[in-house]
Amino acid sequence: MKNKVTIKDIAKALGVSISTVSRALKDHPDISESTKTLIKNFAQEINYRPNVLALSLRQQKSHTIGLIIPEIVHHFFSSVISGMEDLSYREGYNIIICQSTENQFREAAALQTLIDHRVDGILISLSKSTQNFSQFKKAIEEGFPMVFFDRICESVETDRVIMDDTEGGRLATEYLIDKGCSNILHLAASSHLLIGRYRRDGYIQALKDHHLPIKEELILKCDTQEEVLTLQNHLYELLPQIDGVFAVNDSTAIALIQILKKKGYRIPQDIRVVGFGDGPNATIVEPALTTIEQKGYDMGRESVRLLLQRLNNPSASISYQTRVFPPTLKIRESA
Amino acid sequence: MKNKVTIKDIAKALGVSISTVSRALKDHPDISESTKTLIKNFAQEINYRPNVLALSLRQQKSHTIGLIIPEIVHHFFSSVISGMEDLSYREGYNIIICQSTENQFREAAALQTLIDHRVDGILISLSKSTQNFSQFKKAIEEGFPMVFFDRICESVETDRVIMDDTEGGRLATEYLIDKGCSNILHLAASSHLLIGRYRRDGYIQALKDHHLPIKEELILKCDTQEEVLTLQNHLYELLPQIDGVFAVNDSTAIALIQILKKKGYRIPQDIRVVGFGDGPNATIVEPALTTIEQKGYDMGRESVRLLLQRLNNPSASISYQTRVFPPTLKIRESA
DNA sequence: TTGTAAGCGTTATCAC
DNA sequence: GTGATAACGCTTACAA
Repeated sequence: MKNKVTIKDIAKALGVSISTVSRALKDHPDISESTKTLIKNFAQEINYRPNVLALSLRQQKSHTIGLIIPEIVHHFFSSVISGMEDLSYREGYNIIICQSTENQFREAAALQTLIDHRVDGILISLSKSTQNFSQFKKAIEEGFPMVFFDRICESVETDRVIMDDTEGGRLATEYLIDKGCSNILHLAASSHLLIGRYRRDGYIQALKDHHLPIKEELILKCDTQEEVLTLQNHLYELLPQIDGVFAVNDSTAIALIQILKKKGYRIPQDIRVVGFGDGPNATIVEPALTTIEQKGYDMGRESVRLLLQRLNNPSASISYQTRVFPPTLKIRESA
Repeated sequence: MKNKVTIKDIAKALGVSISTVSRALKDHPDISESTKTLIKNFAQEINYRPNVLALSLRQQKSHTIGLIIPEIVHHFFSSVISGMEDLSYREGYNIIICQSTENQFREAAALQTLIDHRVDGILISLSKSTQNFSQFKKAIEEGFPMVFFDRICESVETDRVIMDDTEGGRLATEYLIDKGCSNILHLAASSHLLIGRYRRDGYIQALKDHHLPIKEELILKCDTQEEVLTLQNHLYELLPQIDGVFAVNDSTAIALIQILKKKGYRIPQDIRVVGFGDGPNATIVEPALTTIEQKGYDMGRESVRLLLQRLNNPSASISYQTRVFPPTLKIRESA
């Protein structure tokens, strides 16, 4: 934060008042053309730049958006950020980024920090561990614009950007059934994670639709690569009785494929596998992963769009909106 | 940005002066314990939160760091961001993120925005297209703390965090040579990208060290998955005469492996392939990719560390530092 | 021990 | 047309 030029300096140098400078720089109609050009040229010359901090303080508007995200390194999340950044850049907003690292306390701290920074609004995808939503409710009640994306919370009334996870789960499972699978394992996320529950619901619905039995022992909480390894033995015990797997995300599906192959299972001949996400890994694993496409970049853009819409219409009469992205099944070789 | 409580409100409510409130809240020794507790309790009760904007304006310090990064979606960069965010969070700094999308004009705009926002310092990795560094030089000359990481620029004197790309290239190539390769193709980045040039230099050095001829036609500008596909035919023409490939990054290496396999080449028996980066894809492709490890998370942390060190010692007497991360070869199956 | 007032950089409301 | 001045929320000499 260096010793920058201020309008005060310009005023002094040019022998005019501060307010004249301020007005001239923003083309106020009252100022004569001659003084305008004089001031503007000089400002340009000495490379004047308005102090955004002072502006924000004065205008009660920071033109900054806060983002709380579980883990930046996941491809889905990083593409979401990318989409957010692209649009907000166009619209003259900046993004302050905080990662919760799936920790609810750090998430809470991030929310506080962002509010303290007087961001104009917040974009958030919940951490896996968050169970208490009171702070979010409070912030929203106080009129703080907030958009939840992907990992939302139903008990908090607000704008949302999600995909149809239930339909995604159903689509994936139905595809397996269509391919002849009848004993389908579901590698699921923790059920208090909404997207996890929905994907599982979709799985169950597809089973029901096709009059297949729902077996509790075939729904296994296992949603990371590490967990696949931890549960390896248990998985091996289950495998003989199953002919299809729907995994809650790509990395779990891929980790499974890897241990399946190690055991000599052929995919898709012996076991079919469908993932969820369609990240770059899906086309690298062999066989290439059949999976549900998740449009991170677009969801990021849409989240910002929704937020800005609310910021630009503070009249607040718009009712909360939920944007639902339809899932698409990317059929490849694993199923 | 809601109608929040200010110290003024507290002062009025409690019948004390603004300065007393200000002092009490920061435990100023002059204030009596009784008023302190009175004020603190009340502040807590009505949920007072200081306005960071006002603070920054007053103290000429925003506790905010600006980040300019080419593309968030690349695994290396997202892990860098993750490391940066983790450390700066601990140290009470926030990060404003801007992506240049490999576009030098957007990069220049980002720099300006961040300076306008009075960030305390900037972390930057250059876009591929940047050829003009004058703005960076100017900012640094004006005393703006800046740390370049990964994609640095040698003509700008400043703190740097890089890895030893030359050594990485040498290591990769030498490993191929040790394995018996003598006709090694190098899929290179554009040579005005410093990291690209260094990796190529390492390749050349290894060849020289082992008295192997350097053939210009075996150095091919090809550093993305897309480019591999574009150059597919040319690559197929080259392949019969080569027995090893060193690719400037993992995704290029993997894309190559995929088209090699399609043509029936066996890896590593027919052609050995080494990549650079060691992202998550490296263990998914088959055969698993032998590659140079690049510690994104650590480099991110180190960049922030270097920046904070400078911010905390504004005496500015510390000479510029360059942190060099040594490369490690991760040996897997592709070479 | 507490209060007054100036100032951080800007804009907006008055005057003249 | 242009210039004082107050205000945004806070800190900090300097007074009291």
